[in-house]
Amino acid sequence: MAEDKELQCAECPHHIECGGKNIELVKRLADKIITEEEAYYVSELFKSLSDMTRVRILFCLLGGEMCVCDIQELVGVTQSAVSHQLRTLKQAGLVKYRREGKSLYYSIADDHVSTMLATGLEHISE
Amino acid sequence: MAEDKELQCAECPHHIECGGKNIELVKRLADKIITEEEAYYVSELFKSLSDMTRVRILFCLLGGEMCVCDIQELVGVTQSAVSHQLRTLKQAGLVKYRREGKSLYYSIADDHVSTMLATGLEHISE
DNA sequence: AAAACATATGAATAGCTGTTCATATATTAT
DNA sequence: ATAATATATGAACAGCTATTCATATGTTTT
Repeated sequence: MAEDKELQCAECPHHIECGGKNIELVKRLADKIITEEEAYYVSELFKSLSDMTRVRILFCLLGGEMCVCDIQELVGVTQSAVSHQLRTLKQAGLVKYRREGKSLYYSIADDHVSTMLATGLEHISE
Repeated sequence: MAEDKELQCAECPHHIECGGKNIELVKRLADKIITEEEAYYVSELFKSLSDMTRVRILFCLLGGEMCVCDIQELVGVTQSAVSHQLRTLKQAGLVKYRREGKSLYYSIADDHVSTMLATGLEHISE
């Protein structure tokens, strides 16, 4: 990369004069910041929390494990919709399930999930 | 609502035989669960965390406030894209900014944001 | 084995989202 | 005032998403 063009700063090849304010900060952070791969997985995680139906399902499950038809009752959407969304939540590692006879009992996967939901609810309540 | 049809449970008008396992749980939770409005706002909040570019921007800002062109440098996308995403983050209450001369300095709005990002990162790292 | 039940899945579609391009606004320097 | 800089904004388009409908799978009951 070009290092000493006249008016262009070496750190900011895309523009001429800007970027001078926090050059030190930028340099210091550049290699410490989350990787693209991590950012991708984090965004995918939050994407699974970005749908109203899924959020309602998860808040139901905070009350304890329950089967699909109970969730369907509480959330009030079709069986198919619940099932599709549970699949998304399962793939994101947000819920787990166990089988008991004909029913599958879903529950919150771990404490991270509760924490994120609680923090999110706090944030919108202010 | 019908209370004592032959084979149909009163609580679950949509189906005949299911819903019996956690009737108590369902009844107990039905009026305590998050409202539709709350669920909507929570899902909108997480929706603003559901994009890779926005996540990268926020992790940058965890290192301290910075102006748009610094973010642009670190994240490596166009000025327009950064600006559009900052707008989304601002509307969600995830970032704030102050003006200094020609530049706008953005920063993380409050501790909820850091908590959610940290918890999300923990979750994907397991 | 057949029927009923509980849940999952695939396809299709309407609606939403993120980026880009062009341009506008606000601030500072000349 | 004019030019340059820093950022925001609107329109447009390609790609993604959530629901619905129909159907498949797995389990229990008869």
